[in-house]
Amino acid sequence: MMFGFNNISIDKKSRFSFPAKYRDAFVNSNENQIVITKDPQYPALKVYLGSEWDQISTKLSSLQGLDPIVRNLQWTILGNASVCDFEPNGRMQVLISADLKKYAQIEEANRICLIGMGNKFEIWNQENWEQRQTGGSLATEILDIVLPESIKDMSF
Amino acid sequence: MMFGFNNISIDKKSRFSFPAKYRDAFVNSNENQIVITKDPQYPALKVYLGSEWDQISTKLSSLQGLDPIVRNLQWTILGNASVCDFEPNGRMQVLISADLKKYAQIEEANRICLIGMGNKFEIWNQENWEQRQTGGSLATEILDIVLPESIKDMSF
DNA sequence: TATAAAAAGTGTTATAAAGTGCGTTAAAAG
DNA sequence: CTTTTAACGCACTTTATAACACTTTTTATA
Repeated sequence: MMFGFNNISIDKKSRFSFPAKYRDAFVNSNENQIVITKDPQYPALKVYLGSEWDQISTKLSSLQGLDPIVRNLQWTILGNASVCDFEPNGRMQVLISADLKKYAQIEEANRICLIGMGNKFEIWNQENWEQRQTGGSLATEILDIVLPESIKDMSF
Repeated sequence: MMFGFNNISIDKKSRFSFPAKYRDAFVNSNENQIVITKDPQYPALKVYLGSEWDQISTKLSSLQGLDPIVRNLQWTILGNASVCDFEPNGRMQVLISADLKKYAQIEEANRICLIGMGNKFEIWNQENWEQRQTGGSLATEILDIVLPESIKDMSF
């Protein structure tokens, strides 16, 4: 399990490295892929381990896509996922695409916030993260999603 | 499985190439055909691997065609399918017909959005895709489909 | 119906941009 | 002070795309 807040750098080619403290967790679970995608509710990114992603994506893509809410989630989460090869014993570097950087409002930034949430991470723009923490609301926030039965038991 | 957003070019002859990151997936599943057809709900195209298409088309064409919704789906999906030879080890190039380009509103465009949704792709006009992502509604959207039992368990 | 012209489709190459790998330096931790 | 980690810079590799040439098919016209 991986927890905690990290303020880390992104290089000119849009790569970041996971902090060394998470190495054991990655090595132990033998992960060789990392998946980054959009957070469906906030201008932030979700970072999944390959094994977690397999479960989530399989479940989500099997749902009835003719339902507009389901299809929107499929678009957001599946349609924006970026799968990266990952070496737990190497530099643990990951590339963030221009598109995802834009969504998380970290286009210009050379630093990001990487938040360990147990089985996944989130990536935030520093200012947005601080506003979240102090209770401020974000302009792009989506408040009124009505979930269909099929996804009520899923957690992303 | 193939995921993620790609903004790619179409050349003057209406061809596009799949991004190289998907090559392994195509090679591994030994695909030598790609099928492009209309999306039944939006001004977009669906792109299936040959093997996926065989399943979907077989299932869909076996359904009772007297139901108007089923018949409409058959017309849209089966009746507009374009089968292309495909070389996973080559350039992974695919031609889009003038008719399908028109449907997806990419007649004039020299760029398209190619969205990996796991076992299939979608092709969108950039503006339409952005409107979708930001929650805007498209004029051609169909909101009130009541699905017959026979297709409730299918996902296209 | 034959032929020419045009259009559509296929394939190759060159070049710029994007992505990857790795060594070095700087900073932090023990 | 030593060791580990993070950040930066540079060189190399791969990928995307535009330009071009050639082939096949379709259309128009004599």
